[in-house]
Amino acid sequence: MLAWYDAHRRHLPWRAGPGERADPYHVFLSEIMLQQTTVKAVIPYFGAFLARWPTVRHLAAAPLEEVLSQWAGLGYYARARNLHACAKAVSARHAGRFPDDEAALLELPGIGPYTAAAISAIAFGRKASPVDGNIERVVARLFAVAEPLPGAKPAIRALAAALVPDWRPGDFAQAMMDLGATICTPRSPACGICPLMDDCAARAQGDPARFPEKAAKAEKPERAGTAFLAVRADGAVLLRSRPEKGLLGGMTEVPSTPWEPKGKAGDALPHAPLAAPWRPLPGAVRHVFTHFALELAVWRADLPATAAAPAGMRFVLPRDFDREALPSVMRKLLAHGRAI
DNA sequence: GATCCGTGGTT
DNA sequence: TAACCAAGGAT
Repeated sequence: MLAWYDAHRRHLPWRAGPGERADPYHVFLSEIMLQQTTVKAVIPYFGAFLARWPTVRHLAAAPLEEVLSQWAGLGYYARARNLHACAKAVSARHAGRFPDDEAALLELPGIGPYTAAAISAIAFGRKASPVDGNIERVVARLFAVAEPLPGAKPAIRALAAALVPDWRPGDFAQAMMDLGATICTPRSPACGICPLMDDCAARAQGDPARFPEKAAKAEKPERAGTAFLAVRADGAVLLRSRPEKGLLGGMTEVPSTPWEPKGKAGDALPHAPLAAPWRPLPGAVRHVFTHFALELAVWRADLPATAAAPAGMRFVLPRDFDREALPSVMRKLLAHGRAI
């Protein structure tokens, strides 16, 4: 496994060269960003964060709003809040140095079992067994685990932990993840060039892609709402901040009705942020979240440049949008209303 | 244990 | 194209 890794090592911005040990802050930052997120999406964000905040102390000293706006577009925004909280905790409780053992890492916000094990192994060379979706799949195939996920998780974790070598545990973890990302892929795995082909029970059975088995999942409900796009004569758009917790917590939004299950929505106008000649725009904005799909109708009103923002809201010029924590659904909405 | 939390790419 | 998926964590 390690020989294969050394021969096929991928260069990633947060990965140390052969024989070198990665910077714990770099490992931390990349591991948080990589949670449920592809390498391709993370790379530009990782570079931007590191350029803006070169050390964990710089990140800890940054205002939360700046961290959120820098994170905008990457998704799962609670990660950005926890990233910032974690940087502050490391600076305050650990003198700006990440702890090297899993138990201490687990105490930090945003760091769960996977990330604690990953940082411990990759940044500090400690024997730990991070199990992500890749390793879960590789191990399920290697041992042809018949039990479906998520019930099989404990068994898979135990099997994975038993494989970890005393020597280079961090490289072993990265090797298993690379294997899952490039060879032992979810569909049509390239078993013919796999370094584990001779040991793989799933391959021996003839249908490796069948693993891991998964329980049936519930279908995605539909929600709908109406967004109110108030545009001033100078181009400024009426925006507000969402509540700190929950969906898109703390992010910037265009005022709208509540997002109700489709068919249960009442009149939209009573939810308008201000009195204005609202007119519906043609079409709608559709956006799919993890656990529901959203369809937003858009009503627009054009206001004089002197219009004042209601309490708790603000008019923002398009050239200042980059300083706002605008999630993708809101950028989509602004584009639909020709406000960008 | 189940649910909530984004987004973009692939098939 | 609709479904699936990606280096998970918090509650």
